[in-house]
Amino acid sequence: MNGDSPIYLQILSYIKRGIVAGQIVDNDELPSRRVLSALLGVNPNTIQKAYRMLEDEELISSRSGAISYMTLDEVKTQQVREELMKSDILNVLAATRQMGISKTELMALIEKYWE
Amino acid sequence: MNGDSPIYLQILSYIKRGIVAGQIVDNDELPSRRVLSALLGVNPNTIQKAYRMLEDEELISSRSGAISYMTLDEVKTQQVREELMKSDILNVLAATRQMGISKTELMALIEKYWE
Amino acid sequence: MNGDSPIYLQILSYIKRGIVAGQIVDNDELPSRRVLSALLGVNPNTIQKAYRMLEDEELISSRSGAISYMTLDEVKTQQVREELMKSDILNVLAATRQMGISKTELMALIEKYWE
Amino acid sequence: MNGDSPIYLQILSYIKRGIVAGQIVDNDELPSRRVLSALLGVNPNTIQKAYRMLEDEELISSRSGAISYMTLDEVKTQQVREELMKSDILNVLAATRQMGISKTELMALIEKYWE
DNA sequence: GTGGTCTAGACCACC
DNA sequence: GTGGTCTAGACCACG
Repeated sequence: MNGDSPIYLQILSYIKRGIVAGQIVDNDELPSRRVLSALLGVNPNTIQKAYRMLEDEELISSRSGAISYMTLDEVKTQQVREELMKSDILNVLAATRQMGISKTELMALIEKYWE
Repeated sequence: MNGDSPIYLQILSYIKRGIVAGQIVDNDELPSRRVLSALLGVNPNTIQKAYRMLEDEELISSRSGAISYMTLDEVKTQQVREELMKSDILNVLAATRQMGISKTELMALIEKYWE
Repeated sequence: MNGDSPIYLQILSYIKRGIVAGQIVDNDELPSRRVLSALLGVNPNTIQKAYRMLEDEELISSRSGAISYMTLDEVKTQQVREELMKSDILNVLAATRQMGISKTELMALIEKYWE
Repeated sequence: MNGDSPIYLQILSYIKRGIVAGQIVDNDELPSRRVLSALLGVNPNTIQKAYRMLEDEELISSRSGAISYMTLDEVKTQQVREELMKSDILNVLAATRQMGISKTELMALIEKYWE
């Protein structure tokens, strides 16, 4: 785990993208803090912070002593999808347009790097 | 100025994108710390940190007094362009592909949000 | 069971106060972990931790099976009594005196809240 | 700093008692996180947590980069006084009564330890 | 210098 | 084993 944005936000995004991709579905168990923290090489508390925010968005449900589960439905999933895509697209658009890159060139770059 | 990444990194990117866009060219004066700070509503110390990193990459040079100048050439500019574009494109590709979005859908989204 | 200090310490105090009060005497059986846990609404592990500390202070002894017995005598009981009372009194004295409350006012407050 | 209750709660109490005692008054500057943390030998974050709670109770006011000030008035001060005294008295009463100590003996103990 | 936030590790209570 | 909380240290942005 690295990058400019806080680790817990990266984890948050990663899980949300998994939801959108359909890799994570309703009632799935989440890996425990310890397991995921060992996997990613970060502190369990950092995982906990990400999980906590997912819980605040009611995408997961946690109880002390018990494992955490996804609590998804169609509506929530679609909301997450919209949120992520819009933010991704706007990011790349802002960046490339400030650099004076045309829509055509951007399309070409996507073609180039896609595979 | 806001967003997830540290402000001084955002400023760094902002200037680099200006270079790529050709808005900033060799020998241009940079706005003084004080002026840019007022412009962006950011603390001068934060501007200072960004300028310091540009200096470390030899993109600017502080001559006499407090004024800094761009020290660009073809090679550096091209390097920056490659660096930024590749990173932007790869970011959005990684994100959308993890979400299971097709190249076609991505193109459509860019069309939608371009204007 | 709640409050600022860890639950197992609260249980420890609770039992010690029972000893001082004479409600608990030498050779008394302690309720089993399971029973006390149900009584207090606390996890058996937490009870276990408190019992373990009583054992370390040699106030109880675990004989055959899961049942523990008090191993008290005059000296131990008196020690516990001194320890608890002194600590309680000093606590309230330190608190009220830092607040600038006079001995007289403190006495009045005790009268007020006693029943 | 030691004791069973969390350090940040101890600091919270300590400051509140200072308010009640009149040692801390409206508009007083608080020691900075670093200063107080060095003084008490705890982490600056622990101080911050206590300060944060005081801010939530609107007893102090903090702004990034600037020193923190007390924002007290008669009403708040009196509320804090009531809150602290009641809790102190009830604590000692619960403890001594569970031990079977009479009101008279409690009074005597207070006399004994007062000086 | 100040306060705010992120990351990290240890401990508590529950299952 | 699980999640929850407290303490700690480093870094960021501000004055």
